[in-house]
Amino acid sequence: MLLLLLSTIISKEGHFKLSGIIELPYDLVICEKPDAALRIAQALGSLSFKKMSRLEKAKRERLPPVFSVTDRNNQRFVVCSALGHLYGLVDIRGNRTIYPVFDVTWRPLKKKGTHGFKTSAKTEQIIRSISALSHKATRIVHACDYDQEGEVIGYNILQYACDNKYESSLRAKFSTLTDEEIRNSFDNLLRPSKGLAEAGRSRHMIDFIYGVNLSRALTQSYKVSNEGKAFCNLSIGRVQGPTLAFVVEQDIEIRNHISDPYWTISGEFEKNGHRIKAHYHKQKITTQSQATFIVNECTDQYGKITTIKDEKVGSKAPNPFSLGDLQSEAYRVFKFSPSHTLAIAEKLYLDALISYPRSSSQKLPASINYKKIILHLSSFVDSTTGGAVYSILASKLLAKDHLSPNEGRKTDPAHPAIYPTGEKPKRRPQSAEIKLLDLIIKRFFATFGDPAISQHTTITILVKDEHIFIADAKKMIYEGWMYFYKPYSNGSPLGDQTNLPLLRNDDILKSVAITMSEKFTQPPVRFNEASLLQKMEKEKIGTKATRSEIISTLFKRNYITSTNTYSRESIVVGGVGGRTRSGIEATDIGFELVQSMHKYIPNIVSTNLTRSMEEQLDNIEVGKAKSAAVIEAAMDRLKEAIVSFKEKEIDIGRQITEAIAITRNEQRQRQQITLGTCPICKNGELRIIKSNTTQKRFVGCSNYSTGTCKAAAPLPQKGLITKMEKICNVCKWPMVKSTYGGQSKNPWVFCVNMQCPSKKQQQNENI
DNA sequence: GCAAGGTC
Repeated sequence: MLLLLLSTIISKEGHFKLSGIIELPYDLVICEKPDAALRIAQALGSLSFKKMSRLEKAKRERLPPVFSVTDRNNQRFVVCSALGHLYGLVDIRGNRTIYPVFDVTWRPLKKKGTHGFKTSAKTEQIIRSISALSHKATRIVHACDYDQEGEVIGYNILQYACDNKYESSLRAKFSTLTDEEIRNSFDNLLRPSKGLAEAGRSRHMIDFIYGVNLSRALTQSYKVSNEGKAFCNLSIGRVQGPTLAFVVEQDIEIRNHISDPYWTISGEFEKNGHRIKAHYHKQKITTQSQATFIVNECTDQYGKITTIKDEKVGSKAPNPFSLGDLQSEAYRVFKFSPSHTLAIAEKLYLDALISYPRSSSQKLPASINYKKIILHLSSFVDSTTGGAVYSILASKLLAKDHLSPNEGRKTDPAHPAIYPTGEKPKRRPQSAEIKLLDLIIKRFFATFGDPAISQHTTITILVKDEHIFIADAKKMIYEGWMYFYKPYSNGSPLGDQTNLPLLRNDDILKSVAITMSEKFTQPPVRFNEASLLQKMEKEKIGTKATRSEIISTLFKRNYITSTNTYSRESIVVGGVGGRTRSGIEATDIGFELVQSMHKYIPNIVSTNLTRSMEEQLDNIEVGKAKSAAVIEAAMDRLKEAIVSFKEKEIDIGRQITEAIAITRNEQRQRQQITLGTCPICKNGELRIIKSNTTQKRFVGCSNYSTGTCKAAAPLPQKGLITKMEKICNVCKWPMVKSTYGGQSKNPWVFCVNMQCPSKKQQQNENI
């Protein structure tokens, strides 16, 4: 079998300089991404080491590679790749102040939003190269991911770059990119599914119609009511809307929560010098008098053991990571925000340390070769200590008779769950990357582990024939998978104690302390970024790849904010991405937007829009509905809403203006991070303030505005400033820590006072 | 400087 990586040098005219071999007949295979193209080429043919090195070159140039392979039936394939969507919807007029717009059309994507890796020129280049290859192809195989978006990506390329070849193309259908599935799909090529492509393209249209138009309406209303003198970028969409509404609704619930008191009762019993802790069988007692009554009844009494239950409880190994699982776990153990986790995972993926991270699968096919990966991991060496990091864990796993991961139910059309590849890092990873990689490796190990087993003992103590107390104990008796997942194992929550002394039925215990404590019912717990993402997953809005981005957008637009800019131990100022704070609350802007949208077009802040859209898309897919009719209906609904919105435009804009003013003011206050009492005037507070004029941060006294204290100090403008909970013992000014770039291991700790004698001393010493 | 959805 022959595999040849074609030179991907493309001349300015877009023609390939192909080696002579390309003159032979071939089928063109169009893939969604380079990674898939590589796998497909490998599955059809085979990849020699030499050609792999040429692939690296294509990677460096950031262009998708092109492979030529001959399969086992002597059929030649040229495998090429897109880079996700190459075409997107654009507003023909391109004037953002005009709405509603419906004149939209598919065009080569101008430029990629966030990371800037896909420039307009590059998109055009890829399109030209695929176009050139398609002209000479005998047949064209559409081999993008077998899902709705994949169908659209391939459809657009085949229609726009390959002269309307969609209908005549063939479709490869695979559910994961394993050799077997790929070969099987090429042995059984299907007709393309026009319905699916139509459904997907309609999805793009509907999202554009609602999202772009309503965002423009909001932005304009603000501008108009400020007579064109102010601008604020406002947005809303099918996913942003309901996600924001989740936060707003919860805020309202929290605001309206009325705390009710209740009482809990705990008891301590004694037998032969052993103390046994127990709790009253009713966990909540609603009146104080009843609680007092029980305490009085049971104090200095004897209780009899009526039942003893002993059971072994197993907890199965965790599932392999889907992206969502990884994001919530990284939040739980490291407090990484979901978008930060995705960003790190992408780096690890691009360094070939882990598999494709944007996967919703919880399955790991055996074809990835568990044993080989574990073997490779066992030789990982800690760069500072030189010790093997995973060798003990790996050898324990390798000693098992057979390896089979505890797979979860979720699947993905193109990828397995996230797993470590076993490749060694080629550069020194940053600390966050090391953390996430360690989590992924240990999770991978843990999925092969046995169930963990703990012993649960529950005894029932009856006092005065009426009052029941429960004493329970939990004890781990077999670690199983938890051994591999340390230090991330949750452990099983303990009972009242880890051990109960040997007790028997009918034993009599003396009650030595019966106490009650007053508690209050709590309002719902606020969302954090991880739980908000889980809520989106549960409500089935957004996708694995976009959810965290959409949450970030809500932050960026100042619709939502963290209730606490402080982490528990320290105050963190000016950090980028990274750690998230404790809870999320809606700002006034967020409230205002949900309220006005609720009035004019309630669908946009409800998951119903997604639900009904999906239903209609399903109908389009199977031919029960026409795409044009569905889109027209969406336009009609939007037009209606826009008419009533425009009538009230000034009013809405005013309300938003007010909300923006309040939110900005609150933010300004929030940005002033306190560092403790001012050492100069002794009654003001030193705070980290961002200057409104220079945008620079500095330390200033709160009495500055009253003119009574001029204490101030400059700060480094880059990196994280973290408050230390101590003051300088020379000058009594607060100490802070500055962390910049990858230097998290060697932060700079200093007192903020520039005039501090300790600094003079240091300077003198240096001289 | 607008959506949501792909991708490096």
